[in-house]
Amino acid sequence: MARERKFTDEQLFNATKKMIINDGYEAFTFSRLAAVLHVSRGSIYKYYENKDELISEFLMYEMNRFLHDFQGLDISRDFEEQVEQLIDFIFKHSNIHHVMEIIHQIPNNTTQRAKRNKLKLNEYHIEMYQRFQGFLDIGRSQQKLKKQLPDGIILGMIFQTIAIPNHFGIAQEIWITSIKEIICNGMIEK
Amino acid sequence: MARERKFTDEQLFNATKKMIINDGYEAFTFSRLAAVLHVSRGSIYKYYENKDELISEFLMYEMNRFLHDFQGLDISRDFEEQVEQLIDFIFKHSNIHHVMEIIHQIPNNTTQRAKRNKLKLNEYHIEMYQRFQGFLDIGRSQQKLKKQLPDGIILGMIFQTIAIPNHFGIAQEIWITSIKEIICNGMIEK
DNA sequence: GACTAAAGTGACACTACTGTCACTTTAGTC
DNA sequence: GACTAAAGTGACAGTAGTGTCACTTTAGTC
Repeated sequence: MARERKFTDEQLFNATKKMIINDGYEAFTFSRLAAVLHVSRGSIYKYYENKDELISEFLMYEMNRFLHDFQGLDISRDFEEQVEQLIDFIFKHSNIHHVMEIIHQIPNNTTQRAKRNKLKLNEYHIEMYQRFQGFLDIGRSQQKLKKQLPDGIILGMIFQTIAIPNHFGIAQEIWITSIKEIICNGMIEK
Repeated sequence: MARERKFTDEQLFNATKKMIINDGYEAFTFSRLAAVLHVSRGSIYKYYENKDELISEFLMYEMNRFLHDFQGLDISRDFEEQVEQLIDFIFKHSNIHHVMEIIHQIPNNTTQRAKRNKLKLNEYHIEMYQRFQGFLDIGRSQQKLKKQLPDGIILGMIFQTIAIPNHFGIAQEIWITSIKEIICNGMIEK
């Protein structure tokens, strides 16, 4: 009953992701996006009232994918194995960290839809932390984690590792193994 | 022989810093800066041809201060004490990390002066890494560091810790102590 | 008190983006 | 093949920034 679309949501979100990761939030414009998708600017406005709204929808899309993958993680094993698994998982989704920081760049004086998405994204963010929390609880119950270390720091530390810039081009495998080693047992020789 | 200036370099750099840290590189404009300094836009153009040039000068200023403070560090002691000292130092200068990332946002199609500053800043960045390297060398020579861990990862890890977001408002002292503990000895109970 | 030179101003032309809307195109319906 | 409704277009007005420059202001010099 209607004309065929020239671009899918997925194409739009992929183009958005590339643009934001390469050049940052501010460098993302409807003009540039339209050019990449080979359509006119006006057609994008058919679906999103403005940039904030589009980006908030993009973030929802990314977060949903992340949480869905997270469901698939096996959490029935030994704690050390789980740490392994968790860090591997985070590295596989290394961009999520970068992507989620964009939430804060969406201004508050924007459309209802964007505001609603912002709230929803904050809920998701908390949900994500709660899942990680569950993981920590297992470690605590197995007496595997140092008691004096607050959960927030352990979680923050694990999460932050994915953002360490690899200035010296160290091989992926050594990189991940080394980070696991430091987080679990530290850098000091015993 | 000339009229009195309405703003010092220091005032200008402080205003620049605030603006960039609060709202990011793109949100920084000559218009807003001029408003903060209570001068006209034109007067800033007397000193800087454009935004890239101004920001590159600002980064030089920050980096110089950082390296100067770094000189003051005592590197004659025991390795564990030095790690302590180093992490405290990094936390004291926690903004330098955020500030230095801005280098990459300065485009290449800009003025000679800005390009020269960009090169100089990259040299400084390497210099900074070399100083940290010296610190690692001591640890290596005292056999205190695990042999299999590449220097780049240890340095990256230490540096990255300052960017961990403190979502749960953990007290500064506990925060720093915990991070030292994880980096040195890990989170797993022995 | 005239002169100088740096400091500062504000109007001008230019650019790149935003959001809108009357219009055109097109796949499917009757 | 006329009709419909969603998809897409491109011209328009508006906004917020950039870089320039002839001009004004002012502290110090002679």
